[in-house]
Amino acid sequence: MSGSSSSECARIIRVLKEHYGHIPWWPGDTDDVLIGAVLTQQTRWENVVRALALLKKRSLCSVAALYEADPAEIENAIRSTGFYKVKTRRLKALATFVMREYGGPGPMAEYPTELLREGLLHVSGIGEETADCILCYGFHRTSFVIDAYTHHICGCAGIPEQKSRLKALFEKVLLPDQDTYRQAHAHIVEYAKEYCGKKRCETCILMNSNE
DNA sequence: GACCAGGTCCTTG
DNA sequence: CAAGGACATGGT
Repeated sequence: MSGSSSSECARIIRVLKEHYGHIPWWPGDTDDVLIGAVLTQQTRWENVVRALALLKKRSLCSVAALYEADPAEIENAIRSTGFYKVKTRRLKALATFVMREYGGPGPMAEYPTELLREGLLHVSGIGEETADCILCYGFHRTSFVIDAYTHHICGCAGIPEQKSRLKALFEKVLLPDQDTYRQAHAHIVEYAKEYCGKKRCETCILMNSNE
């Protein structure tokens, strides 16, 4: 049953991959991901989709457009994601960073992962998870995303580590392959949504009943 | 009506 | 440094 923490991480990834196979996760171009990563903070994805559609309809769904846009316009378009004032401020901060520092998402893609990560973390409203989502899904880097679900599931699986430590653990056992990283996180979220309620969590049982 | 969602920041102890 | 509150709309 209990192996090292890293082998447990590897096991979780393997079991979930076998169970779910390949699933579509976070489609869209770099601009979509940069914006969606902020909008999805503490928010259901379905509500983010609505906001993205509205932004698109109003030609605001790009970093360059948000950089220029009137905050009130942004607020109005993203209301469905909740926290709309805070998120508007965060989108503005992110857009400002990307445009002033790199001249846009395109040029930004030429820079190394660590440099980008450090820069993103200095933007107000961009924390570890959002930064890693942007790097993994927006810039196709092998930067693993640790969210509340991952943290929770690892706890159930007997790996009661801090999020920052979990990131290192997973990155140690994952194949250094873009698609592996995207899928691994996707599988964990799908699994958690299916089996972990806040009050009722079946994860512990499933995680420990082998296979 | 209560409770929660693919977090992050700010304030307290 | 850990814990608690604020931010807000939409679905169960």
